Amino acid sequence: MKFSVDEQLKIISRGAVEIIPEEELKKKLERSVKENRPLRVKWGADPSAPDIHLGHTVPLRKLRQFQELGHEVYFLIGDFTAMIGDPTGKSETRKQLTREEVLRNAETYKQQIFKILDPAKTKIVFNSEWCSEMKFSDVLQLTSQYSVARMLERDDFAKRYKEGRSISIVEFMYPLIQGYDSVALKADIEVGGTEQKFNLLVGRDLQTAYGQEPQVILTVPIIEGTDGVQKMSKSLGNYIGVSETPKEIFGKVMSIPDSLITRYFELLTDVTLEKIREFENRMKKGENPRDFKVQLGQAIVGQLHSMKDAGEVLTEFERVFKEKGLPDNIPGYTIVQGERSIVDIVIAAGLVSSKSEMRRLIKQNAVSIDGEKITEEISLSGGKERIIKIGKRIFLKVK
RNA sequence: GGAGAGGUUCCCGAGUGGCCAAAGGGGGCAGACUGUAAAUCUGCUGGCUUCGCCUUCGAUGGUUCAAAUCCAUCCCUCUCCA
Repeated sequence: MKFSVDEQLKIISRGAVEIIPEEELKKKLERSVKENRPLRVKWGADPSAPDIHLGHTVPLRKLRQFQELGHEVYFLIGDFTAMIGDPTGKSETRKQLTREEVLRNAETYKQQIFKILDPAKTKIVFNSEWCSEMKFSDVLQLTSQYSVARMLERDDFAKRYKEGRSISIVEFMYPLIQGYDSVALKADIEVGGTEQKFNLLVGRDLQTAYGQEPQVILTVPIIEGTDGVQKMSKSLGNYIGVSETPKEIFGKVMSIPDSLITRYFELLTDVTLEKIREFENRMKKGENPRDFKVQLGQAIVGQLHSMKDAGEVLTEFERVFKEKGLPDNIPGYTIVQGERSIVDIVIAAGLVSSKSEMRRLIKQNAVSIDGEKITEEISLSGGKERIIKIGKRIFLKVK
């Protein structure tokens, strides 16, 4: 092991909300250093939504740090649970996945998580491996380890119970399954978002019940989405996906509210805490937050793509938004013959969803041709190259 | 098993026979401003051959000159009692 226990603790603690209990982590690290044995760090993923966004990268980055410190990551895909499905929740009706879907989603996961994780130090495991082997008697034994009263300690259960809303029995099973996964993996540490705290703690209890040393749990914050208020999630549409293009990622970072800048720095980049404090002070003293947001965007794009991409996308961003210039790759459209209404052209190029929408945009002064605003629907003929600009971001080259 | 409540446009949520393409909020988009695709303010937000027409209010069928609104059947969600 190249790192001392204290160094490791410092790195592990950054951005963590809670480490329970801290002394046990220290003990585990000490033993790990002494015996030169890596710790087994677990993280559970739900295979029904394999689109990873920056919110997920907060725990993933934590895992990455563990890897850099020499530890092993067990990336657990909860396929068993997903194949059963979940009847709860009003909109979701979390749909059951078939074996094929699960495998396909797992592939998608791999492509995405290895933008953050080190493949050489990551073991991907499926909980169906042990869950589907369990007999009913094993399941009963598992359920006997926990009481209803203790289950009702969980925040959302308590709340729903009090409000008289329904709680299905399977829901009680999920924390138990998740906890049992830790038993099966002999996990030393489990990382999760703060909303996972209860489930993570169940893992500790179950490990003890099954005669193992309990895992240490480490919770990380749930990050706010680009709106700056609600948690980042795909369904709320305020997310930045790890597979998005450098341009999209950078643009979305630039659109976060100023108040989120330091938080993103802390949770999503390797910039040191001292440096972040310094940025904070400089902004307080009146330096333009925009400039720090640019740095943030650069760091994030660099991480998910490359520094080269980050540089290119910045150049283009400055050109398009600061100097009101043109981006690099403007889609083109060629008028085959005669005249065509600008509305039809834009629809044919697939840039606006409906003609009504386009007419509305024209009415709102959002459309210009070669820099000249247009006020009514006009027709263009081919031959000459022109640039149509709609709003701030949509461009079309027409010939 | 019994008794109720409800399913509305991207989301939440008003609307109980014509004035409803459907209040209000959220989100989204646009404009102004700016320090940026922050913040703030204003406007728009079903589609089309756009002074008019077409499709939409869980599904299907019916009553009516006229239905999101009334009736019937069905599907789904939720609550209470046991």
